Parts: sequence; structure tokens; C-alpha cells
Amino acid sequence: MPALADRLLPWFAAHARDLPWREDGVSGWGVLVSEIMLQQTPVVRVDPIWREWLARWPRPSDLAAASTAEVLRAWGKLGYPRRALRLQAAAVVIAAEHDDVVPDDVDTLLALPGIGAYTARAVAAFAYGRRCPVVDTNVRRVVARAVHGRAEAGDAAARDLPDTEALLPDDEADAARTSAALMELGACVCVARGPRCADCPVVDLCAWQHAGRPAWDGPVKKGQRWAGTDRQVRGRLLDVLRGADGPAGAAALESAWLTDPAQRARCLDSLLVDGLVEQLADGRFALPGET
DNA sequence: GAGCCGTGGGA
DNA sequence: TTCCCAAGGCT
Repeated sequence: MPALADRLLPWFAAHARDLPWREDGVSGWGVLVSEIMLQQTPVVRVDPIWREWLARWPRPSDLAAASTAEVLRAWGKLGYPRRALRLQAAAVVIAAEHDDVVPDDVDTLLALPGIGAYTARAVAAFAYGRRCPVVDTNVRRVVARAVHGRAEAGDAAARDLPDTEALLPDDEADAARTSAALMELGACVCVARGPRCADCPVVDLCAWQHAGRPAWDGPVKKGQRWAGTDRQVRGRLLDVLRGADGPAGAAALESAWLTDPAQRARCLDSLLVDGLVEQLADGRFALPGET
């Protein structure tokens, strides 16, 4: 539907946020780092960390040469620190097999660790101007409302990709900008709670508006618990090691989670398995590669 | 494919 | 306070 893109492109040109990874001259590497950091993580928290990373590791080979401990400390409290490990692993492959240049085609990107269906297409579109549908939670919500007249997107479905592809204009550069505009609309206007329809550039084309903004009648998404979960305990343990000058003894780690010693031990073991922590010969624990 | 994997801000 | 959720990926 070119009609939607015809509205979105001028709106995006006028209202797009000034994000550092959107500036002219940002490399494919810069875009890839931003996309990994932005997975399940708000823009405001990514912004300063992204700047630090690109200044410190301007090429994939620079990150590839860093120690895991450095990488995890630089990741800070962005969350989901396994993303940092996978990003470094991707950098190793890019440096060794792709001449230190982030690939520009979806299939090659998909083969890299930590890069899935969303990120591969986001990099192809935003870094290289490719015409490929970029489907994230924002785009799925926009399509659910504007195209299908539903309040929420529900579970990901096989038709998400063709549904989104149908919205892209033929011109490659315009299509890439449309993908960015769809995401921006979902992030800033067509938001999950309290959509600002009065500010929407496609409100008169929106199927959800035409249907009278019906409430969501699909399955209710089950919320993930947090308090007392292994995720919380892992986060506490890693936070201790990030904040320590060097290796930490058992006592320091025990203090991170006193509620349930068995759970603490299990979580520490899982961190070792994941490669987020290593144990030294003397029994102490540290971020991997810490000297 | 359902569940797991961090963190913090806003309603 | 509690709950929701924010540019997902992996198993």
C-alpha cells in the first residue's frame, strides 16, 4: 500500500528522533551494535553506551581483540549480558571472514551469533538501504492496528513478513526509510499503551480507527515474574563481579544473594556455563579474561 | 514453541 | 506498590 508510505515518509523526515546511529557516515558496524543493544532495551539507556562502544571499538576487529571482562564492564547494566558475548563473537567472525565489514545481505547476517530475523533485516535496511521488511514489536503493532484493525499484534505469525513487505514502496531507498518510519511510528505514536492517534500521520487510513478502536479480544500475554527468579540472582552475581577490581571470593558472591544458597550456587554455575563468569585455579571467581 | 534471559522507568 | 513493557534471540 503506497498510500501508507506516502504519508509516513514525509512524517518521518519531519519528526524522526536524532539518534546517533542514524547519523550520516555511521558504519554497518555502528548500526549492528545499535541493533543488538536495542533488543528489549530502551533508546535512552542505549545512547550513551553506544557512543562509548563506537569510540572505543570503531571496527569489529577492535571489539574482537578485547577481553570478555572489558566487554562485560563496558556493557554495564544494559541487561541481557549474553548479548555482549554474542556481539563479540559476531565481531570475531566479521573480522576473520568478512574483511572486517558487516555483511549486507540477510542470509549472511542471520548466520552470525545473536543476529535473528529482526536484527538481520534491520542491519540490511538501515545500514545498507536494502528493501526488506523489518519486523519488530513496534511494526507488528502498527500493522495489527493500521492494516488489520486489531488493538494488539498478538503472537508473532508467519504472515508478519509478507504483511509488512506489502507496505514497502518499490524504490529501495524509500522502502528502507519506510521500514524505519514504521518502527518510529510504533515507538513514538502508535505505542502499546495510550496511542497518540491525534498525532498520527495515517490516522485516516487506519483500520483500527475505522473499526471504532475495538478492544483486544485475543489471548492475554502472560507477564514474566521477576522477584526471586534466577534472572535476578544472575544479575546480582554479575553486578558484584562487574563492580569488583579483580577476582572475588566466595564470600563476596554469597552476599549477593542470601535468600537461597542453593539457588545462588545454581545461578553461579549457569553463569560459568554461559561464559559470563570464570573460576580461577585458586577457587575465586572473575569476569572471563580478567587479569 | 513456550520459557528463559537483565534492567529500570513510567503508569 | 505492582505491573507492564522496551528496536529479540536461543533452546
